[in-house]
Amino acid sequence: MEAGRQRQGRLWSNLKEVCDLLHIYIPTMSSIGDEELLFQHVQFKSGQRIHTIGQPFDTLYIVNSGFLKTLLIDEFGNEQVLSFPMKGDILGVDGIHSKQHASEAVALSDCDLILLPFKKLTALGRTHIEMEHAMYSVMSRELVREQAMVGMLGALSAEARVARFLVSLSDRYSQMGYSSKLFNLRMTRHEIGSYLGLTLETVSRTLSAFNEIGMITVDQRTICIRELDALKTLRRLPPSRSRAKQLAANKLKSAANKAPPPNGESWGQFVTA
Amino acid sequence: MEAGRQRQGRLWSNLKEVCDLLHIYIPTMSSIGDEELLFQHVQFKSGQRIHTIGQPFDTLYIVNSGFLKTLLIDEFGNEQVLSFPMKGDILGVDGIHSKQHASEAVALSDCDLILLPFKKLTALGRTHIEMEHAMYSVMSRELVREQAMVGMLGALSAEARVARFLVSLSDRYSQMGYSSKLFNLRMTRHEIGSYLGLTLETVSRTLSAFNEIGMITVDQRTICIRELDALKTLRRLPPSRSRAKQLAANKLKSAANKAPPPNGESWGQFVTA
DNA sequence: CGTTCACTTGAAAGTGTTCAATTACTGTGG
DNA sequence: CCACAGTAATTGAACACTTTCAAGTGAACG
Repeated sequence: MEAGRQRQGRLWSNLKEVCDLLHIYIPTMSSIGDEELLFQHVQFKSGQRIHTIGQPFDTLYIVNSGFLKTLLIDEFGNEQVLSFPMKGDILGVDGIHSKQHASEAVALSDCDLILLPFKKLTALGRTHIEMEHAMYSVMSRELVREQAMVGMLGALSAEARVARFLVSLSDRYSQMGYSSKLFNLRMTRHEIGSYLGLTLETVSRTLSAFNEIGMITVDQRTICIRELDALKTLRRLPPSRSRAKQLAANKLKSAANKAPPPNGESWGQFVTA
Repeated sequence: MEAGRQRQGRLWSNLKEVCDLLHIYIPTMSSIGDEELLFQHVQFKSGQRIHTIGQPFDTLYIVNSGFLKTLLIDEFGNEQVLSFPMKGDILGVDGIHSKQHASEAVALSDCDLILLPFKKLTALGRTHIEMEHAMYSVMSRELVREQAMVGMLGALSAEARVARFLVSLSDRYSQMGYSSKLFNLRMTRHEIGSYLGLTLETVSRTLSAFNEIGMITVDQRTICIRELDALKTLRRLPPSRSRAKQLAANKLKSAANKAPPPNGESWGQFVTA
C-alpha cells in the first residue's frame, strides 16, 4: 500500500498516484497536482462485494492492492467470471453507459481500492485535456482487453487457454514487483474454469499435465513456472494418438535410463499452428 | 442512406444525424447544431478494408448503411471475427488507446460510413458536456457488448450460440426497419463460425437442425425465423440419447398421421438450465 | 476432530471437430 | 447465354477434446 496518505483517519491518494497506478504519464502533472486533488481509499475484506449488477453507478475504482474477480450472472444464477482485477486495474467502466453496473465485483483477498467519483473525473477531464484523453485511453484499453479475451475463447484449446492464463498472471505479478516464476493463485479452479470457458476438472487436469511435462510445478494454489517460453507458444498439445506414443516413449526412456523425461525442447515440436 | 446532404459532390451529415444513428438523445442539440458541424461520408465497396491492424488511428466511423465485419488476426494469420457492425454501429474505438487500430474492419457489402475525426469529437466534448458524456457512454456500451460476448462464448453450447446469433440479427434488422422474421445473412458460415467460436460445419449443421425442427427455415443465406421465443430461450438441445428418442418419436408421429411434427411447444421441455 | 470445501483423478459419455465427398452457388470469359 | 472455375454450403463418418459423473484425497476451520 505504497500510495496514499492519512487524513481524517483515512487513506487518500493524489492524482499523480492514481495516474501512476494506471500507467498513465501526464507531462503537465505537476500543475494539476498543485490543486491537491485527493481521492479516498476504501478497504474491502476478502469475500466482500464492491458492486452488484444493477446497482446505480457513480464511481469508478482503481485497485491499489489485493485481488478481485468481476462476473456476470446468467438467468439461472450461474457465475461467469469476466476478469481478475489486481493492482492498477480499473473497475466499473461498464456502468457508465446505463448508469448501472453491468457486472459484479467481489474481493478475492483483502483489498484497498481508490474511489474515483465519475463526476469528479469528467470535471477534471474538462479542465485538463491530458486527463480527458487518459480516460478515453483507459476505456479503449479495456475494450482491447475484452477483444483479446473473445479471441482467446473463440480460437484456443483448453491447454492453450490455461497456458496463456498462467503467462498473463506471470506477467502481471512481475509488473507488480513479485516473482514472475513462483506465485500463488488467488482464485479457485472453478473460477479459473469459468473465466476460461472450461470446467474446473479440465483446469485441474491441464495443470496436472503441465506439471507432469515439467512446464510448471503445481501444488494446490502454488505455481512455479519452469518453461515460460513453452507456455507462451503452446497452442495445442499433440492429438492423443501421437501424444500417447510420445508419453509411452518418454516412459520408456525414463524407465531405461533414469533421465528426467521431457524437457522444454522435446515439447517444442508439438507447438503447432 | 437517409442521412446526409450533398456538398462538394460528397455526402455530409450534421451532428444531430450522427447522434440519431448512435441512439443518443441530446436535449440541447439544437444549440449545438447551430454551428452546422458537418461530418463527411465515405463509401466502401464490398470487400474493401476500412482499416487494418496497426494502422495509425485518428478517426472513428459510424455505419450509415451496409454491413461489415471486424476481426483480429492471430500469429498464424487466422481470422477471428469480433463483430458484424451495421447501421448505427461505431467502428474504431479500439484504436484510441495505442493510437493504432487493434482490429481490422472489412466491408461485407457496399457501405456508407460517416467519418468522425477523433480530435473534432473530443473538442466537441469539451464545449458540450452532453457530447462528452455521450462519448463515454458509447465506449462503455461497446465494453458491455464485448462482456456479453465473453459470457456467451464461455457458457453456451453451439446450438445456444447460433440461436442467440439469429435472435440478435433479428433484433437488429427490426431496429433498422427491416423484417425481423425474414432476412439474408450477409456473412459466410465460416465467418459466423469464427464469430461464435465454432467451425463452419457446426454452424451449418446447427442451422439445418433448427430447420428440421421447424424453428427456422434456412436456404443458403436466406433465414426465416419461425419460433423466435424458442430460439431466445434455447440453451441446449437435449442429450443425444433423449434427442434420438425424441426424433424417432417425431418421425413416428409424422409418419403415422401426416401432422406437422415438432412445434415450439413440444421443444419447450428441452429448454434446460 | 469432524465437517466442509477445494482439488485430483478415473471412466464413460457427449459435443464439436476434422476429413472427405457432394452439391449449390457466383462471377467471368468465351 | 453457357461453360467453367472457384468459392460456399451441406452432409456423413470417425475421431478427439472436453465434460459429466463419481469417488477419493487433502487442506482449512470451527
